[in-house]
This record gives sequence, structure tokens and C-alpha cells, in this order.
Amino acid sequence: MEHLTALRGFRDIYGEEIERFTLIERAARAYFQLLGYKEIEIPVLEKTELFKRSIGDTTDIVEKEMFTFTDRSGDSVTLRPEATAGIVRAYLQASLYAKERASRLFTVGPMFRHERPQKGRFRQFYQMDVEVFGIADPMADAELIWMVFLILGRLGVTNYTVEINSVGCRGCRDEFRKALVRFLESKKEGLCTDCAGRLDRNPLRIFDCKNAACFDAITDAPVIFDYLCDECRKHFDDCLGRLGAFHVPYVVNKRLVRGLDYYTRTVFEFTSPDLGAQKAFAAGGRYDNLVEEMGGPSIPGTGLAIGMERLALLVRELPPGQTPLYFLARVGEEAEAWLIPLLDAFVSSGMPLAYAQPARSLKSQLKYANSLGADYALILADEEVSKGIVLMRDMKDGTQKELPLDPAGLPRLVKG
RNA sequence: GUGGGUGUAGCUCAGCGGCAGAGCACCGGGCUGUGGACCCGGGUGUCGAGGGUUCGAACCCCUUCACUCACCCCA
Repeated sequence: MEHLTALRGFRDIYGEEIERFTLIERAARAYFQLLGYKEIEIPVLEKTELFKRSIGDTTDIVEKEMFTFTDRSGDSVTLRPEATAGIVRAYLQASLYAKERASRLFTVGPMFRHERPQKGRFRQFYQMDVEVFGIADPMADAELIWMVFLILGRLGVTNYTVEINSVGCRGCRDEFRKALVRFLESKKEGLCTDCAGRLDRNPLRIFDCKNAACFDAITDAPVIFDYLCDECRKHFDDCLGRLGAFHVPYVVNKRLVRGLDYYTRTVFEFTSPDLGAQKAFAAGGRYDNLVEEMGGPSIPGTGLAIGMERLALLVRELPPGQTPLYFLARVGEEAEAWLIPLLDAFVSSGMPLAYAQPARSLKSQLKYANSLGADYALILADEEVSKGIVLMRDMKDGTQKELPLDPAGLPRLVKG
């Protein structure tokens, strides 16, 4: 009989990878706390309408990547493809804007997109998502980028680049869009079919196309950067100035755009050449109109997402276990009876005590202890039991000493 | 959704028409109470699945599934 496997793009995360996840999360949480970010848990399943309204009807995510289905009551529901929409919904539902002048929130969890899996891309993937509501000043953008910079520093990740750009506000984006469409109409023949279609619906996305022909076509295209209004330009310059003060190195990429419609002004990406084709492992930007568009008051927002799987690929070194590992080898029935009292005593003292089950030959047990990386092996056979002692073997140098067989006192004695 | 690559032991892989293999891991022994180094022994398998060609298929053909990389898209 064929055994069942997980769905394509859905994985089990365990072993070294989950240790990397834990390491990343711990580093991130430390800075979230220092900078006043509060945790929020939001549902994995939401009304489909939420994502259509926030992410944008014509984006690829909404058009062809969402896990959308009809539930038993006939409503269209969707597994969240990203977290911002849900957090905005929660922010409005809880009327947080009326309770605090600024809200700093973060959430950690799985997202779902029905894409073809490849390196660093899965259908269920994990993000740490951070959002700031109520701060129009670019300080909030800079703070977010700096925070990622700090987390990466803590994790020892160095081979990456911060790319940053501004996509402007509604006003300058409209100006730019007109100019861009005017320009591209003249180059229409050279565009790939995808981009020809984007011309009407979402011309900004043509900048993301990796097709060589399109890349050539847009070489001389106008860039949003040159169309920024005075306020947007000032916002961007201020943001860069803040990054400088934080000593965060960055590269301005005037062609950087993002795949979600709600972004305004600041957009940024952290990329690494160590990742393969999916090289962005953290990205985000400002969304000053989103809260209002979702039916709330006019409140600015800015946020980012960190891709756990991708960042985990960049975390090279795992810290070694710091507490020594003890192992109990026992031989004979008299000795076996001491397993539970000793295990109880060690664990109650916060010390790890491993053991083989079943207890085979002493040789086999020591071999097992060695494979577990035990620092010390306690050896207990009937002979020791009758003498009221236990042997403690140092697994590094092979020296042994006798200790009294006393569960209550042994954990402390063993520590030395 | 499209294209390329790969599916053989727990893991990494060799074998590419003639008995199913290696290294590592694992188990046992040398050492009946002492791990790591060494020596000896042990193969633990629907060769991804289904069908076809053939005296004979892990190998050739068809179908299918899975994994993987890339396109696309994105964290």
C-alpha cells in the first residue's frame, strides 16, 4: 500500500531547520520587544474579499496564487497569502487607532500561495510580519529596516544588500503612470505577451519582468523616482538620512517596485546572492492609503515581512548546546530500578539525562551515549547498586570516579 | 501554468539488457563491565508506480506520480 505524503509545496519542518527557525525567531523577538512591538495572532483563513481589496484585484497573487474555496455555508474564503491584510482588518476591528496614537504589531506564522515550488519557495511558508500604524514620518520606515539589520547582525548573516526606492503617493504615481504608458505604447512591439497585457492593467509591474526583451524596452523608460512630488521626495531623502544615522548600508534601486498594489512611498528589499532565484528574504514598504481603503480612518502604515525559510538558508552556524548532557547506562535488574528515581531527580534539577531503551550491553549503551554527544555517562550495574555507588565517566577523556548512589544529591554532585 | 534535471538500502550514490551493489549509518562480535580509533561478520531493498518490448528489464519504450532547479511570481 502506498503511504500518504504531504501535499506538493507543503512540508514538514524538523531537525536542524526548525532549530534555525527557533534561532531566528528568538533573535527577532528580542528586538521586537526592545522597540515596543506587540505580538498579535490573526486567523489563517479570511474572507476572500479582504485580500482582493487590500492586495489588489489585478495582482498575480490574487489572480492565480491564492488558496481560495467555498466553505460549507457557501462563502468564499482564502488561506492568507500574506499577513498585512489580516492585521489591518484586526486593527480596524479592534479600533486600535482610537486607543493608541501609534501601533507596533508583529505576527509569526504560515502563509499560503499556490505557486510551483522551487528553492526557497513553498506553498505553505512562514513569515515574521511587522507593521507600524499611525506614523507618517519616514522614521518608522527607517526603524523597520534598521531592526532587520540588527536581527541579521545578531544571526551572523552578512552577505546581503538592502535595496530601497520610493513608489510615490497617489498624486505622483498617477503622473508617472501616464508618462510610462505613453512611453511603452511606442515600444509595444518589443514587449512579451505578459507585459503587453500589463500595460493596461498594471504597467508598473513591467519593471519586474526578467524577460530580456522587456528589460531592453524599459532601459530608457521613465522611472517613478523622477516623478516624485516634493513631499514624496522629501520623505525619501529623510528616510535615507535616518538609515545613514543608523549606519545601515543601502543601495537606491530606482526600478524597484513591489507586487502588491497598496504600497506608497518607501519600498525596500533585503536580497542575498546565496539564495538562488528567489533572492529576496525580507521586504516591505509603506502603505499610507490602505487603512482608509479598507474602510478605516486615514491612518498611515508601514511594514515588512521576513521569509523564514529563506532567512534560515542564510543562517550558517548553529550555536552548540551549552548545558552538558548526561547519560545513564544501567546493567541488570537492580540497576534498572534506579532509572526512574534518577531521571526524576535530574529533570527536576533542570539537567538533561538521556538513556537507552531498552538497555542492551554496556558497550552498546556507551556507544549510544557517544552518538548522542553525551558529556558524562553515569554507569550503574548491580554491583554498584550493592555498593551504593554510581560511576561517572567523563566521555571526553575516559576518566571515571565513584559517586554515592543518592538521587536527591546526585544532580548537584555531578555538576562538580 | 511552462520547461530542464533526478527518483536504486535509513542517508549519499554507482550500476544503464544477463545473480541487486559501494561508502556512511545501523546491529552483533573481537573486549561475556566501558564509547570515539581499529579488525571481523551481518544487506536491512515492492530499483517511485502502472503498462509495453524482450528468452531475460533497475537499465529500452509509453503513461503516471513525486522531488528538484529555472521561467512566472514573490518572503
